[in-house]
Amino acid sequence: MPPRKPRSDAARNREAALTAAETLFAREEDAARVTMDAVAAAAGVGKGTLFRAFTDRDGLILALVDRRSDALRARVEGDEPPLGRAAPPRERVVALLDALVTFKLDNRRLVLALEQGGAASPFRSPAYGWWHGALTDAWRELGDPDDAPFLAHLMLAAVRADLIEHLTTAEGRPPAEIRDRLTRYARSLMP
Amino acid sequence: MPPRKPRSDAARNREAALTAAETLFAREEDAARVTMDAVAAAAGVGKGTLFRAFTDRDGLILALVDRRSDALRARVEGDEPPLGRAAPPRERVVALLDALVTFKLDNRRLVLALEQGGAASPFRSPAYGWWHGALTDAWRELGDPDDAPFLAHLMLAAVRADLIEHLTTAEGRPPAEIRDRLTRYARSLMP
DNA sequence: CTAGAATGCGGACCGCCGGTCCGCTTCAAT
DNA sequence: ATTGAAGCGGACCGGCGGTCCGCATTCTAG
Repeated sequence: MPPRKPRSDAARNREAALTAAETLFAREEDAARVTMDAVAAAAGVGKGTLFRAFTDRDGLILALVDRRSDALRARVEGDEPPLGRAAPPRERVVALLDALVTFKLDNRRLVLALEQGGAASPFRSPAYGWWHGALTDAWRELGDPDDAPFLAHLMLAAVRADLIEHLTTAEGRPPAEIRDRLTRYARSLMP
Repeated sequence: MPPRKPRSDAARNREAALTAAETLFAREEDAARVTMDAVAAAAGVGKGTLFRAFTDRDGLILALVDRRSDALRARVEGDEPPLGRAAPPRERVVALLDALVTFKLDNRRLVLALEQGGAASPFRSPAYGWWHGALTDAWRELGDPDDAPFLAHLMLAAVRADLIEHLTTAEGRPPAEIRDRLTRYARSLMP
């Protein structure tokens, strides 16, 4: 009983919804104001269809973010330096953090919508666990292995979407500065 | 035109609401499930009264947190070491971070409710600005003054309520361990 | 003490939103 | 062409934050 392939209209509608949602989230400053009704309308699709395809609001947002981060995830899971497992750990930690913050800078609105999404805390999400794992691995080769998971949490806390948003928008810091300071921050934590 | 003093019944109701809300937030795991109707009912007060006294949901939660943090704020604004301005900066940074995390550990549910509160990002709140200022001052005496505000943001990110909640509840780390690791973290960032 | 005005009270009510339901349509395997 | 399953869509539901306004309570001036 492998899941049978989706019907053609279902696939088409799913795509339409994703595209519409992408535009709406990009346009609207406050993610909470992008309603499911609005997405359905913009996609030219019924509301029921939307929920059938993505289960709930969080599911939709997650699908959007997933699509954007596929390429990045592949690079981290591969071997190639500087992000892959073959990279020397000092460089890898810095590269991971930089890739993460760059991704969030490029997808501010979307990630923001995800992180302040509904009930489930971001920490239980597969994405968080996955990043946490990658960072922990890298840190473990650098210092006290007991400390690695904790440090990984701290790195992820440093690039929380709403913090990044605040630094760029409210404080007007240019992305380059943020990336630079974070890099030096990571280095200063290394033994 | 100084604001005239509040009527006696108003004061009484305000107090009743705060007490009721405190209990409800303490009891309920998920802050979002504490409704304004529930608070009003538990306080034996009309809904309109609640909103008159606190403006909106965020206002109520903020009032709760404020009341709890008064004592702490006084210690930070005073001169006495280790939290006051007279303390040597190395110790002050550590003390501030430790006081903050201790406060959040002691008031998990409440602070959690506050930080994931409505629209306004936590960063614009007076409380965040105030802590950020105190930490920035301390850091400025330690290293590159240009870097101090950024470091202050990082410290605050490290003690975000939902992260603390995750570390204690999901990962089961004892408070003492968290405080200890954070202290060493702060020290390792100092020049 | 009284009387009038100011302030506050409370719960019915509103608008909005996420999510469900179900009769009807479309697809695709035969 | 047939047919049953998969999908569609929009009316509908429940619950929430927030408002409104006729009535009650408190304060103050005389």
